[in-house]
Amino acid sequence: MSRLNGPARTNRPAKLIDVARHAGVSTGTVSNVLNHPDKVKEGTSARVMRSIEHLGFVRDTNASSLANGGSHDIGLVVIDLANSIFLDAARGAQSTARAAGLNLLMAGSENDFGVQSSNVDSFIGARVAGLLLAPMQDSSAQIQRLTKRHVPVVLVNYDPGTDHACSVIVDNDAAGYIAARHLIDLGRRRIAFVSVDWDLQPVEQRRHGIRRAVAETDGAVTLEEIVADDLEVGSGNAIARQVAARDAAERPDAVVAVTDNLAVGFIEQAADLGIDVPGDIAVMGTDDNTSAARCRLTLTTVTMQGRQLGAVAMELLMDEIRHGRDEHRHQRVVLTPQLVVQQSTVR
Amino acid sequence: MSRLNGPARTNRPAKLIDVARHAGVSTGTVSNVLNHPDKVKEGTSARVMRSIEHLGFVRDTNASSLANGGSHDIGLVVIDLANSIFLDAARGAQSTARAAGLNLLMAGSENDFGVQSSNVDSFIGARVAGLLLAPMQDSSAQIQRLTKRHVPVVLVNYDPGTDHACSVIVDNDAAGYIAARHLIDLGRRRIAFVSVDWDLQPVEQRRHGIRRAVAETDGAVTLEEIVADDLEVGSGNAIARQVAARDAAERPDAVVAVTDNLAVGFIEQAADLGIDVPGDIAVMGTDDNTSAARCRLTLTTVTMQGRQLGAVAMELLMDEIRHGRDEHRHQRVVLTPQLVVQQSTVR
DNA sequence: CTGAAAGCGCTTACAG
DNA sequence: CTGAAAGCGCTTACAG
Repeated sequence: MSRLNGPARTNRPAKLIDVARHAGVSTGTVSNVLNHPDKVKEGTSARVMRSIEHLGFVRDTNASSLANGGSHDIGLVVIDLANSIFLDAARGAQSTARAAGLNLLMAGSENDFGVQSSNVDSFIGARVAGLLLAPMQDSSAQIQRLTKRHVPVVLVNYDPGTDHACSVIVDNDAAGYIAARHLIDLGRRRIAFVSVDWDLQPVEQRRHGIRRAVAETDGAVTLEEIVADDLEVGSGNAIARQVAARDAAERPDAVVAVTDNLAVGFIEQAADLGIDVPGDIAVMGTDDNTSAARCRLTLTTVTMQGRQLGAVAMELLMDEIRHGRDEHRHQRVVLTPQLVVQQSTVR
Repeated sequence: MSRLNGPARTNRPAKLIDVARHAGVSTGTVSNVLNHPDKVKEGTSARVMRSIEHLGFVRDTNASSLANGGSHDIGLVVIDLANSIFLDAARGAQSTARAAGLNLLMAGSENDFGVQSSNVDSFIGARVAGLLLAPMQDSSAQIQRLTKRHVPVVLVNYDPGTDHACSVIVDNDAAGYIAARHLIDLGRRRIAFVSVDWDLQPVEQRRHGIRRAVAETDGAVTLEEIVADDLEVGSGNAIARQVAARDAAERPDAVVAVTDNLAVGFIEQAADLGIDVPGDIAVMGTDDNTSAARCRLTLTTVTMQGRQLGAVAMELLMDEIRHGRDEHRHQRVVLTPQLVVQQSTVR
């Protein structure tokens, strides 16, 4: 079998021009069957597709993006995947994106603001069509870099406090309110709020909601604030030891921990020190972290609507991409959290 | 202030040539300070850096990858992020990659083999430097597509059964053995293995390990296999109802569920039906899924070394990328799982 | 409906 | 150490 003037069949991946030659058409036509199928006659199109298949051609998206000034990918930058709310949001965004035929690329930031920033830049470098950003702290510098470059961005689970970008958040104030209300309705009168004194938006807002619920009781219920070293199980243990060391009369009869992990830590240690949960102290978390540590009781908490968070954010982003920044109006969508009652507050 | 012949300062993102003009050098030099700093004199380099900073230049990685035939990114395709072993692996891979200065892009596959395949293709299209693939079933077609194109690939948590690629797996046979051994050591004599009859590698292997442990007892211990509809909590509930319906003497005194979610479902339902766990029946999972549903007891399980899985896989991949396919020898790394004893087997 | 040609923004030999 | 020029693999007007 002679191969007169075709290139020797090396192992080199097929390029678009190889497909064109194989199908006996020009590269423009191959590109058209890929990008504008309606511009190509059916027969030609079929022939080209067969060549693509035959040669195992996979288009170089770098060249493609370069040639038409931007990729069709969407980036998702998440501050940390360990917290299940972000993970759920990622999954919600993923399935919404795919349903719309978009490719979602995720980058985790290992809980490091600097890494987050570099992830944002790397997506800028890739000229993504849009970006979903799920931060834990003020990221306006990064948002500015994006908008300057006309990269649509939607904030996930963080209120940017400006109208320069869309955002989808859960009502953390309501989460706090719902939590405190639940304990008050159960007849608890001495609530302790366990959190940290870092400047984290969700913490501030949940605290505010809890205070609001307590204030409504006109002094019938007292609120104590306990500051933990961090948001993890170990700090929950420490707080439990601190509480157990007090006279029984000085102890709270309910604990709202700002994270489920803190709540779990409290419960495990309290049990070991002879405190009955929920008998002596009802305990709950407020972040519905399904990745939280294991616990001897199921934990009452407040759902954070993770999947919906991601799905709605992706929809807002797609709207902005489609309509362009001029016709698009930025929105701020607020989702309402829901109470989940479990064994740690109700026997 | 006159701007004689510079381009009007539009909102257009700065390109490399803008940086070059601003710094008064050629584009080649700018490229060199970015890619080969040693080739550029210190003063020039500093000047260029200042221009980059000043103009907010972010290099177009599409153009960059196109020009030098491949990106520096690494892709990670995970069949599903809901299972914490994959999530942990992703985090392990991420931090190892970053430590080495590599950018890791993740794509989730929503538990859909077709989506997985398209994720692999999209990373091929992006000309990534290498790929980490965490599948649940035979993916040799995808692996072949990758190796044909000289894209290094490392399998995560799946044994490809060939030596065409590196892989990192946990010893699932050992996981099964350890689980059964634990129950036998506790004095249990009638073990039930709850799993599915799908063709999933980890399931087969864990079953094999369990059988091995039981066989070693020379008939002192019996093994019953129970087939669930799927791997989730609801099926665990159903199995518990089925077991509870039997005469007490016909029930197993220990249950190994192939997933933690099945185990949790079993425990919750069994408790509601008056079966004491672990008194009447000791129950455990074997996949250390920290995202598993909440449970009234902490769950005995077998750790799957998720982070290490991802970290080791990334190291193998970097080795293959650095040394090229010729000097690189494919390896198969097997990690050993560990027993975690909790309340669901030991009171 | 199809083809030839210019151009996307970089990088890399190659000369100087 | 630096600059001018070719080329990476596509896409898109533009002519036919």
